[in-house]
Amino acid sequence: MQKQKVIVILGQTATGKSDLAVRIAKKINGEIISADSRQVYKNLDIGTGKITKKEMGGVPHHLLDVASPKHKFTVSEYKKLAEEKIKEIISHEKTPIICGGTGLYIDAITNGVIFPEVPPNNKLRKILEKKSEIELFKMLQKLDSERSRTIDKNNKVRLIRAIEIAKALGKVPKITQAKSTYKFIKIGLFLPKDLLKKKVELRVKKMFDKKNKGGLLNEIKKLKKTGISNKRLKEFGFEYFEPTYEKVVVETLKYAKRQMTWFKRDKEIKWFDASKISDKEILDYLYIL
RNA sequence: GCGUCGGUGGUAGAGUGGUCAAUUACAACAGACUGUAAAUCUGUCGGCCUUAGGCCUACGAAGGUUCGAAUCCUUCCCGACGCA
Repeated sequence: MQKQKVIVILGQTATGKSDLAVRIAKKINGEIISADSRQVYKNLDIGTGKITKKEMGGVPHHLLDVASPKHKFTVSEYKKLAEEKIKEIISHEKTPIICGGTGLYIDAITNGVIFPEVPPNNKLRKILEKKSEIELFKMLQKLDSERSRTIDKNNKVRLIRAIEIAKALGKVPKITQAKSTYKFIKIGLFLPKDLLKKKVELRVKKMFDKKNKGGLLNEIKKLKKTGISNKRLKEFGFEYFEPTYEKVVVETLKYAKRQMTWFKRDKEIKWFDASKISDKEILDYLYIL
């Protein structure tokens, strides 16, 4: 039996992934599953560049607004939900289109990585955060010497997570991958540097525009009112912590680079220059496969 | 016009006779990823030579002092402030 096709549209931020996904979905009877680590949260709209109802053009979108900003959403939750959605969409005889820029989330689905089921332990994290990298490394060494050998000793976030997993499960399990039952067709969008910069500037300008639902600063104010701490806001990324126009532009461009560093490793991605591409070319490519 | 302070690498800003191609931060470039991912972390960052190392060009400009100058002196140019 032929494997069911799942289309994946990924790439740098501000390259027009969402728009393309909607147009493709209309042509091939698809539904869209977002792959964005922040758009899963309710009330993070302007800063995350979340698609609006109008822009969806009637195409169903999934995995947007599925979590409260107070809750720490994780990849493994994402994977579970996304896999359910894929199944559901296929059972309705439609084509799932995964669309987003969070490389880790995309890989979680398309590479079948199985994550240990250890939810964040905020109490433990709070204690560990006070320790130095060296102390944390020594702790991990005692708990799980194998993991300590490959971990980045300077990366506090990872050290804490590794300790968290090791404490819960005895040790950090070896990463395992399951063969997927789907055939993923990965389409990557990128923009030449100068064009990307222009697009980002435009987008950020809009973010700060008060006519855009009160603007980003208003969105942050509202989040604070619901009890979101500054620390939590920081975790939502640079748009949410003391943002200025200049800072958001620079940080967005840096982020776009990190995205490419991640995506470059995946040789299955077929890349298209978003400034030159026509929908027809992409549809042709999809039919070939 | 007089006086004071200042002009340092893409930017900000240390250094104030040798250990200075110049602390640091930011930007830039490259990369990592056991999963908090728009997060977090690493490397490079004047040019040339394959690394150790070496050579060249550089701290506003031109001269000078000195074995040796980003650092001291002179003149000039530019900026800020004060007095006119």
